This record gives sequence, structure tokens and C-alpha cells, in this order.
Amino acid sequence: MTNPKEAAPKATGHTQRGQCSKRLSILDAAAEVFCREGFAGASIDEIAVEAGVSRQTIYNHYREKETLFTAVVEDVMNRTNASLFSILATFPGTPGNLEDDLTAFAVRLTKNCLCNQDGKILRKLVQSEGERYPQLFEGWRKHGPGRIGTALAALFARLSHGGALQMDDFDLAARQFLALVNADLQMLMLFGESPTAEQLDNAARNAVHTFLRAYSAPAANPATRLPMRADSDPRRTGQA
Amino acid sequence: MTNPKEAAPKATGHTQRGQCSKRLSILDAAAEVFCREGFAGASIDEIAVEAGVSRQTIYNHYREKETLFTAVVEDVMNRTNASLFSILATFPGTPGNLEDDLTAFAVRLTKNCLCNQDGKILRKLVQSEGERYPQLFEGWRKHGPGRIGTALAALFARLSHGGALQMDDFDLAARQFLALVNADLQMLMLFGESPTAEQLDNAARNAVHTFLRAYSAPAANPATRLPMRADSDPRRTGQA
DNA sequence: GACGTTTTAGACAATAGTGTCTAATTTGAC
DNA sequence: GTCAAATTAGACACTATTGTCTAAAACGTC
Repeated sequence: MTNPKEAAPKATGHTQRGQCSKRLSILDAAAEVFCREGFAGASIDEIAVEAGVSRQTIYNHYREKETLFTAVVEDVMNRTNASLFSILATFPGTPGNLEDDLTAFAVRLTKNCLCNQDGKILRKLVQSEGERYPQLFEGWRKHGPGRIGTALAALFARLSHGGALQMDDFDLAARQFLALVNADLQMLMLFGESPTAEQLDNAARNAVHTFLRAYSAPAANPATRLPMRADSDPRRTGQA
Repeated sequence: MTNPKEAAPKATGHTQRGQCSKRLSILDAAAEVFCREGFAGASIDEIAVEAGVSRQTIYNHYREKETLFTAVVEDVMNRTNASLFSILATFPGTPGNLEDDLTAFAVRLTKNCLCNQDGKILRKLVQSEGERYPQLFEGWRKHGPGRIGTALAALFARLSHGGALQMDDFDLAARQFLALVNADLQMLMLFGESPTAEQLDNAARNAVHTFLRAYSAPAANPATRLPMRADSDPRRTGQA
């Protein structure tokens, strides 16, 4: 999905590129099919066709279906983890406007980690097969939302220490921040649709606005109290 | 699951009660197995064994696997919908302490609709099979979160009109309320574990506290601003 | 152009699942 | 007790899938 490859879904068979890019084709196709059909519903032949690869090639690289499945999960998890890291580093060290900074940060987070194809695949696989593969689930918990949670908590601790926010439980605030960001998005994601840039922006704006009303330090921020109705941004509201 | 029935999972075959309660046994067992294995992974034989019923009986009642599946979904949706209605009516018309009322309400909601067995089954089936059965998904959207959302929005509109809350988008507030309630719970639910009463209570308390910090009318509520650290309830915080 | 590796198509056995059919048994109602 | 309806076990044909095997073809490298 994210890997650079030719997307020809039904190449009749022969040569398309170097021999080792087949692994990537297989992983991507398998991720797609596992996500769409579930582990039990996905057939190796379907994956082979979608990858433009012979079935035997799949069995050569990954001994059996389960091996392929865990390889897919690890692959998606690694990619998501990497992009997570790079996003977390983008929050400005010396903030200008806190609301704008947080909003832009939330947009980057949703666009590149939570709502992209990898995020969708990961969420669906964890939900549908997580109970059957506890070790896989544990890895996701540590590398995915676990890491994002603690990183966010650290960010909020920094902002609180600097006087911009006021809270007594950073982990709780991190969980609530993520929950608020998802509030307008999760319905969309269940539908399998990926939100438009405008929907992402609205969702982030709504989330951050409410978050800051709850957590911004008393005198520090203009968006804190009262000005409720006369709002500078007319499209802050509205269903995502 | 919720239906009154004997839970004997492996009754060798014959007679246990009236003939028409077989339908319920089948529906409950099928819900369980579909939830655990997914549509493709669930086998009719497995369902038959779990229901303590012959395979042929299943084919007599529900012509084929798909018919059984949609019957299961409708059954779970109806139960959830009914309990949803009864919960929504429990919010006191003349509020005493808004924070306590909202918290108790949130606990009832999560305990009886969102986090019980039916809620888990519904969420998982929608997530894993929703894209394959759009009509089923549409029904869930209307009867489930759709309804809960508008009902909550109406409640918040009433409270705003009465001066207890201050907001300009009731639907958004409803979505955020639900998101905040889920913030501490969704990790637990993905694990397949059902939260304890204490976890439910903490989650509701955390959610309502933050919600009111963002949305309570300026002078109406003591939990609004400033008293942050000296809190009357020592266990409001803490991982769910 | 030759060579070793990778890939491919296709056949193959083994297994599992769906949905049908039948004959025997059980059930509930009268 | 009788009778009709429901239920049952088991066999059955059919299809799909997994995983293996083999011989042929394509590939990259030299």
C-alpha cells in the first residue's frame, strides 16, 4: 500500500521488477486482503493474484498462512511506528499560538498515522484477530497507542510546566486528546472511507478547541472562556 | 447471551426445553461464534455444537449462513436499541448535581449498552463485516450511535437552555461526550475484557469532569476552573 | 551465451465447510 | 395413546482452501 510498487492487480504472471520486491508486493497485497476479508476469509490464491505473483512464490517466502499474517502485521506496525516517531518530532519547541500548533499537530497525526491506509489496516486486524494472537496485540499496544500516549503525555507535561496548560494527570489528558480527535472521525473510519483534508481539519479544530477549554491555563489563552458565540473561525463547528 | 436460556454448551443433543427456544439458543450461539471467528471463520457445525442443537435445525430455521448472520445482527441491534431507550429515559428531569447526574448516566450507558456483551458483539461485527453488508451497517448507524447521538444532543440542548451548560453545537458536544467516555475504555474493549464496575466509574468520572470543564456555564458550576489540585474526590484520576 | 537461483503453472492429496436429503426419533398438544 | 410437527444423526455431493511437488520458464550475473 505504502511501499513503492506497481499496482497492477492482475498481471498475468511474468516479470515486473527485481526479484526481491516480490516480498513487498506480497506483503502489501496480503495486508489489503487480510484487512478486507479477515484472516479466515482471505485465501492465498486471492493474495497471489492481487500481488501479481504465483501462489508458490508466497509459500516460498512465507512458509504458511500464519507466518504471512504475522509478517504483515509486523510490517504495518513498523511503518506506522516510524511515521509516528517522525510526527512526534514535529511539534514546535517554542510554541507560537498553542491552539494552532495543537491543531496542526493533530492533523498530521491523523493524516499520517491514524487515518491512513496503514492505520485502517492495523485497527481492523487488531480488532478482528487480536484476541487470537495475544503476542501480536501486545506488540501493538506497546508500539502503537501506548507509545503515542506516553509521548503525548510528555508533551503536555512540558506545556504544563511552561504555563500554557493546567492539568494534574498527563496520561489522562493524552488519552482524552486522542479521543477528542477521533470523536468526529471514527464513524467515517468504520465506513472504510478515509476522511478528506477538510474533515481532518475540522475534526482537529473541534478537538483542540474543546481540549483547550478544559485544560488551558486560566489567564494564558484567549480561547478559554466566555467568547463562545462570537468566534473568529466560522467553520469550526459542523459534522466531520 | 442475554436471552434466558440454559448455557450448556455441549449438550449431547436431545431435549432441553420448549421447541421454540431453540431459535434463541441458535441466535445466541451464532452471535458468540460470529463475534469470535468472523463470518468466514465461523462454521455452522461450531454454532450448532455451541447451541446444543443439530446442524439441520439451524438450516431449518435460517435457510443459509447469510440469513443466520443478518438475523443475528438484527437481534443484537434490537436488544441494544431497546436498552438504549430505557437508559436515555433515566436522566433526571430536574437535575440535582449536574456532575453526579452526568457521571451516573455515563456509567449506565457504558454498562448496559456500550460495554456489555451485546455492545462488544455489535462493535466487532460492524467493524469486521460492515463493509460487506452496507444495509446492515446503515441500520446500525441509524439505530445505534446515530440515535444515541441525537438523543444526547437533545439532552445537552435542554441543559444549555436551562443554563447549566454553555455550547453552540449540541451534536458536536454529544460526540465529544461519548468520545471522552470511551477514552479510558476502548483499550480494554479491544482486549476483549469487559471493564470492572470501578473502571467504568473512573472512566465516567474522568470524562464528565473534563466535559464540564469545557462546557459548563461560566458561573454555574463549582468544578469549572481553578480548584484543580485541591479536589474533593481523590480517585478521580488514574488509568481506567 | 552459460549457470544457478527464483519464479511460475499446474497437478495433486488432504481437509474442511456448505447445503441437501432421508429415515428415525422426539416433542407437544389433544 | 395418537398424530403432526419439530428435531436429530448421518450420509452425501460439491466446492473451496491449504500446502506439496514437479518440470518448465524467466531472471540476474558473470
